[in-house]
Amino acid sequence: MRSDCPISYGLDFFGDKWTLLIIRDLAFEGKSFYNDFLHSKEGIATNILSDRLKKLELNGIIGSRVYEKLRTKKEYFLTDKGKALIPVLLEMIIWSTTQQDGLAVPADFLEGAKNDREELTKRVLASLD
Amino acid sequence: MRSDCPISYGLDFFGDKWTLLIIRDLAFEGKSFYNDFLHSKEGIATNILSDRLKKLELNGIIGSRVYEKLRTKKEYFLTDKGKALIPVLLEMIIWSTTQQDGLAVPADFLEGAKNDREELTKRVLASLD
DNA sequence: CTGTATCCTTAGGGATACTG
DNA sequence: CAGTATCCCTAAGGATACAG
Repeated sequence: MRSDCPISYGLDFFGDKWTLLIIRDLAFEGKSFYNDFLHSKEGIATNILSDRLKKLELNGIIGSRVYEKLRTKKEYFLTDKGKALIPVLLEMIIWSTTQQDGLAVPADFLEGAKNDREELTKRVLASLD
Repeated sequence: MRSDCPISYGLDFFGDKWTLLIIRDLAFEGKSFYNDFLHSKEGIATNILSDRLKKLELNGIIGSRVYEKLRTKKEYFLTDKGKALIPVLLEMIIWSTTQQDGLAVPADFLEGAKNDREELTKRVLASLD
């Protein structure tokens, strides 16, 4: 921890180019498995993915369990601490799509509620159950 | 640009440990000058600060002008594109202070409106004029 | 498939000196 | 004071091979 500033505190967790993409996959893309994250379009490397999953779990932002339908696989999921990041991601999406044309909105449920942040968060959370 | 994902797009700008701290200084701390940023408590190095200021200006997130009262100094300010990042920063602050005790809230006007995001953004913007 | 490990290259960044 | 430049080291990350 570099300082007691909340921005700095957040950056200590996800101030890099990859961590939030994993959270995005979990929150918006319905992804739960190592292989899903690995094949996201940005092309994360295996060592980075491995490292970030470990750090995220260590920091209590994600959790993991054995996937019952296929017990060689592990299933990752957002903890409450991780779910609490959804509003941050939503604001990033809003900022980017406002600043730059041609970006893909991650999921359809974002349409039609662009200015209602609370409603957006609620919908994303509901989609996780 | 790694992909057309808005999250990834945002991370291309500020997916590092320092960029958003400069934005924070501009948005919440009333700082405008090189030396102010340099002496923020996280201790940014001169080469990094120089590099980030350049990139931020190149990307249209901040602007700069000669400081009229002392014409050897340059004054930095948030552009509209930069001001549009304030909701992102606010959500980061909310997330961090919710997850971790003992963090310092950057400015007093955040108190008393913790759950009214729109009001918070308005207050921060008003403080910039 | 789910990772780890290794090799190697580049980028990030600290320390410090230096210039206008 | 506002930066640039340099030196040097560490961290990040891509490619690939390998293990359970």
